Amino acid sequence: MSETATTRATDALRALIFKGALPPGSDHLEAELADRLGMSRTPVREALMRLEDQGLVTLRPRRGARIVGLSADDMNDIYEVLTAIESAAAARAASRALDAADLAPMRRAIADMENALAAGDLEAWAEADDTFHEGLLAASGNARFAETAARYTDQVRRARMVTLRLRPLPRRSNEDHLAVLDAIERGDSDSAGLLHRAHREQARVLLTALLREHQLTWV
Amino acid sequence: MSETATTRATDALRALIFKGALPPGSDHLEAELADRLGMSRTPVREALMRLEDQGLVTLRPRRGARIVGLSADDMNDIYEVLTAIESAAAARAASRALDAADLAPMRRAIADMENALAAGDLEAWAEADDTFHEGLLAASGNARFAETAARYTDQVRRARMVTLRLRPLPRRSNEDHLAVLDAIERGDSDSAGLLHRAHREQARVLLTALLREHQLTWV
DNA sequence: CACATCATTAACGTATACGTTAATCCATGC
DNA sequence: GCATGGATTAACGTATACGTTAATGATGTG
Repeated sequence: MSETATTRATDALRALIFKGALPPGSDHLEAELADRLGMSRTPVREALMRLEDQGLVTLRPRRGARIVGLSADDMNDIYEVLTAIESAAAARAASRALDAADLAPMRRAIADMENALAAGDLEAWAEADDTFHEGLLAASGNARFAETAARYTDQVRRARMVTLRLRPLPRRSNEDHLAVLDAIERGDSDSAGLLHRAHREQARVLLTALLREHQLTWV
Repeated sequence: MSETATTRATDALRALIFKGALPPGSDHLEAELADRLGMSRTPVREALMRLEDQGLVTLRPRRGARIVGLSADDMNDIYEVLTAIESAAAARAASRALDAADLAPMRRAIADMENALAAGDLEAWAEADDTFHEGLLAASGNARFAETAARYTDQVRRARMVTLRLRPLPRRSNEDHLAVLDAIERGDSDSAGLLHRAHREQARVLLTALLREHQLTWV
């Protein structure tokens, strides 16, 4: 496909950011990054603009691209948006008369979370959790929900690198997921929306408290 | 401030798109636009990338930048996202114990809409309507709500160029606005959210029907 | 006449060049 | 000692150059 230097730069920089190799709050000059990625400034510049639009960096002329950090307050705001989007998606999914086959990915994700929890594999749990939420957004049938949520799940994923091991085991979480899925399957739009909202709000309270406790002013 | 060619290009292209000078569905080469704006390809390219992230164009290598069009289905999806964001914003605003002074911009916008309606000035009404919705998002205290909504209000505004004169006079609309504002002022979070949701859903049904009737496959 | 193959070309992606300007440093004056 | 102003410099914004490649049309073949 179109394996342009700009896409390679975007992917590489995203990976570096998520790995923590470019830590939140750090500054990076275009030329420096270009060197590091073995290309000229042009594609790096374009990649940085895209990343700025994705909310991962802020461009500060002559001071470099700053990797954005996340305060507990930021995370709170982000969760609120995500909650609004996803619970609307859940309600809409419920109104679409989906059958078991359509919801299979979500059901499988729930099973994967169970297994991961039993095995004590937090990374696997997190991945399955992502899959569930992606499935929910897809089930809504409105691609713009997924598009909009993506920007914020990026940030949540970044924060989770830190919080995953600090938080209590997500036992209760899967009951929520099941309840949401059942509401969707039986076409109960209001319940699906409300249940999912409650689910996300719990996560919001839990995680922002965690970030605050540990003084994690950024991830 | 920083009046760079890229920002000038972005603003100019946005203006051309909203004016209809670059009609939905039309294709435009980088070099052509650069000529038209009296600059080199570089800043135009950067502007186009930003506009792509804003959902106003899609970049198709060697075929130019295509101005995105809006079908009735697109508008439906867009309204759903907007509804989710704004009603969450309304609910949050209600929970913040804002006083009359904080809500003054919204109240003024409502008055402006009344006056505009009485004067039969639809453009003024639309502008005041925007102001109300912006005020609502600002009142939420979560800047990310406004940020997220902006992308979609752009599209609604584009569609409105066409629908404004086709739709019935927005008489009922202002009652909704007042009810939402009152719910926010008395701190009734649930009502604020539900009322605003109902308000936006009415608009969604009305406008998508309008677009469908008139076979406006794009704006 | 349909279709495949090849040549042409023009739009793009990327590198590079260069002028502008904001940040930094140092000298000077208060 | 601190502030002010000017010189220095380096990062950026923009223009331009250039190789690559997809789209287009021509040519040949079944």
